[in-house]
Amino acid sequence: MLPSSTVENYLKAIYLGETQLPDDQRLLPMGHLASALGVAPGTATTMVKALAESGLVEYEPYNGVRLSAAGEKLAAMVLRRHRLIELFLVRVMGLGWDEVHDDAEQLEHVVSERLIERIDEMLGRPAVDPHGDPIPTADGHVPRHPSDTLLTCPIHQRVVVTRVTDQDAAFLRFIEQHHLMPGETIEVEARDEVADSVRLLGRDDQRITIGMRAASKVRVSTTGARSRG
Amino acid sequence: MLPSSTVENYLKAIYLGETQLPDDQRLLPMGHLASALGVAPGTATTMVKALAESGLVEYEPYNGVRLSAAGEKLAAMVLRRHRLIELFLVRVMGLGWDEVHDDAEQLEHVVSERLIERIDEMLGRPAVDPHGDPIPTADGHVPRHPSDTLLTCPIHQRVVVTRVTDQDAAFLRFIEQHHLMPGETIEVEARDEVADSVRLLGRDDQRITIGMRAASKVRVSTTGARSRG
DNA sequence: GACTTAATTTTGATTACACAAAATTAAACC
DNA sequence: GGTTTAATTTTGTGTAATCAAAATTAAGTC
Repeated sequence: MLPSSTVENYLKAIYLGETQLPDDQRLLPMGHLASALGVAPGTATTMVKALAESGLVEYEPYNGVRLSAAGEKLAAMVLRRHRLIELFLVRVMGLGWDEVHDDAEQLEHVVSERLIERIDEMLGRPAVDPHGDPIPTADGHVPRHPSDTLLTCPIHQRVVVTRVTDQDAAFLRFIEQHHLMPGETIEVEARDEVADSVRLLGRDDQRITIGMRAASKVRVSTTGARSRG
Repeated sequence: MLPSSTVENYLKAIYLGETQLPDDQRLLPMGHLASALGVAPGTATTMVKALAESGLVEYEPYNGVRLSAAGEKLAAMVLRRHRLIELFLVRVMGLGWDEVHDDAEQLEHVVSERLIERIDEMLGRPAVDPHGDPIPTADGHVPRHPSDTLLTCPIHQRVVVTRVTDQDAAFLRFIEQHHLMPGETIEVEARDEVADSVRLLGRDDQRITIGMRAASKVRVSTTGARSRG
């Protein structure tokens, strides 16, 4: 039986929840899952037990849930569809990167394999979506390269933005407006723990200070950044 | 409250069912509706009563159902989305006209108003889909021009195919292969009631004989057809 | 007008998903 | 170790959509 939209959403949420958990002890608490999905805790419990029955997750009562191999494969396919669709909507349909998430959220559950293949081909088998999130391949492999955030990267050194890990439209517009989108070269000038802030030197030597919570959502790479001319 | 996919499918089925009913006494029997949707008769009854509650249809027990003004508007919007998507998949995504129906059937329930508007614009506000079916406008108006079929059009006279009213992939491929797609100019050479057949003269003077049931699915226009050179 | 037939409606269950609120468990504290 | 607290699970309900099968209605026949 093919998975319902609801099942796909649970698997996706578990996958995404796991990834932002401290490494390799990835067991997602039910509360996290429930609030990520916007459902009552009891609902998540019931559903997860059903998913465990179907072999898509491993469930440890009172501890949490993790994806099985089968569940991870399925989650990767949902994410693949989601991210290909987002990129398609931006590149081909000309929508803004801040306004494609909700459409993709719906479309990911109904596009056929044929159509997704067509989109993938049309986009030239892209590796990342407009936010820099990696696009799983058709065989379920997700390219993983560990990266810094603006909180962890070296200071006084040019870095390239690789990924913006927040789908909030207002935040994305802010990022776009200040030239912090994937591909941009920037530099961390200073971090102030007490002020909870990070000062950045961006394009055209524009300076901007953002909060640490925001900074943690911008991932960067130290390689490939040209030193300043 | 916005209508579920199921509700949209019921309204669409009622709309389509009504149109192929003898004019103006359009009251769709429950049995027709149930089999069009592939559900048990009782299911259709229950659902239609609920639709009547919401004011989307008028329901006459034991007689049938028809759309209310509100229901017709909604059905037109579903059809608009469906047909724009079909045309988009053919023109932009390069899929065959015989393989887009199922995708459109799913996508029609989830595409946002914004995305549909984008598609409509991108296609140049088209009037018909790949099968020649009229695309309702954004305000709910459905352009209706009465037309003949290959069963009713004048004989020995050039006509232009305007519409193919069957979504079956095999049938569509047959139509394509024999150059009977919308836009083609053809001519009815003979009809034989007893043999249940219609003989056509097509492109390059190719002759082909098809059954009356198939002929009834090909709609044509007598205007705009050039006389033979 | 009674009888048969075909279509339709009603009835009783089922599945998937959700919530609220009560009950339980695990962890944390003194 | 007993007690509070927070997270989790259970329990009882509700809604949307479906089916199968029984009951009913409308229509046609003799």
